[in-house]
Amino acid sequence: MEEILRDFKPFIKKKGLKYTQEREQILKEIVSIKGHFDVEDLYLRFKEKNSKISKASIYRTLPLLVEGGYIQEVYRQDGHSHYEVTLTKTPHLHFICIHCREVQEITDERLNVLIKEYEEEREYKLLTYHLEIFGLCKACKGLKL
Amino acid sequence: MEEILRDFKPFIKKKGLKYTQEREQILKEIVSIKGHFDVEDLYLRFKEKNSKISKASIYRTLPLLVEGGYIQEVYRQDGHSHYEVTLTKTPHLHFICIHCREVQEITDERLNVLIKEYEEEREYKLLTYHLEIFGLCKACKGLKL
DNA sequence: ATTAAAACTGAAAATCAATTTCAATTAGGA
DNA sequence: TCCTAATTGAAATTGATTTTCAGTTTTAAT
Repeated sequence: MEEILRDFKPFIKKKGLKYTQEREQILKEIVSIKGHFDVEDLYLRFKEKNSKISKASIYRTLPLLVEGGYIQEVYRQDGHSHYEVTLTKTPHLHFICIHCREVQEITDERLNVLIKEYEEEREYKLLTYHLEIFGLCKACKGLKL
Repeated sequence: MEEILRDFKPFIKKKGLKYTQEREQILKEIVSIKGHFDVEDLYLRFKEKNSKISKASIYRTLPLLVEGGYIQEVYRQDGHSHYEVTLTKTPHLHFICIHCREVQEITDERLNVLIKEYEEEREYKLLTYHLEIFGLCKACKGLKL
């Protein structure tokens, strides 16, 4: 946590932006979340603690955090984006059941190796990536849709 | 093309839906598109040939085609989804430059192998998947953002 | 071939995530 | 401290997608 905030201020300054309380609060709150979250989740958390951070600020800050590599947009469900903290360098794959909407995470270092390879081959600057697998989970597979 | 349509009717019927002209036309048109498309692209194609298929029908049909494995939602850009025909079993990875918005395709059989492995391990029924890699392309990497 | 019920369609209205506007506030260098 | 540009919250706007609904079409059963 401390290390993340220590890194965040220079990141913001280097971009010529201002280090505001709102930006810091948003990052702090996000780091304290285990698992996935969306804009509504974040907004409600602030509301509960009587912090009046607006959705506009959240929407404005999330892309910054993605760009800085602090969070990733991991999948899109019910018409909006879901994020998670980039804790490890291990990539997350998300298997999404189109019937029961369950989201399962799969982690596999081999994918990470592939992505790194693509990055070097094509001389990209990788910011983030996500792999979504859609289908029917074990439980829903037998049902007729 | 013929084979796809031959397969589509039973697919629709098995779901207890009706095989309508609109659904057939939409699938036919999509199969004739090389590369990516979005709802607007499709709509304009119908408009040009004086077919009065509505956007509502397109929006209603695309999820069916995804479910049937005929098309895939491959990435999301400018706030809306982009699709492509599932021609081969070779997965498409999309590298999206967040600066110039260029989309490059990478194909790699090794990823396909990984996905199949996950499917068998967890007893999923795979419908579709997509891997999006966000970052800066070779050309934009040097620019200060 | 008729018929009837249910599904489907186009057009318009509604929804809803995300972005933009704008006046007031705040950060941070001089 | 002062000044200016960046940022904020709230509200308005945008734009993709979904829903509504009255009229139309499909399809199974007569």
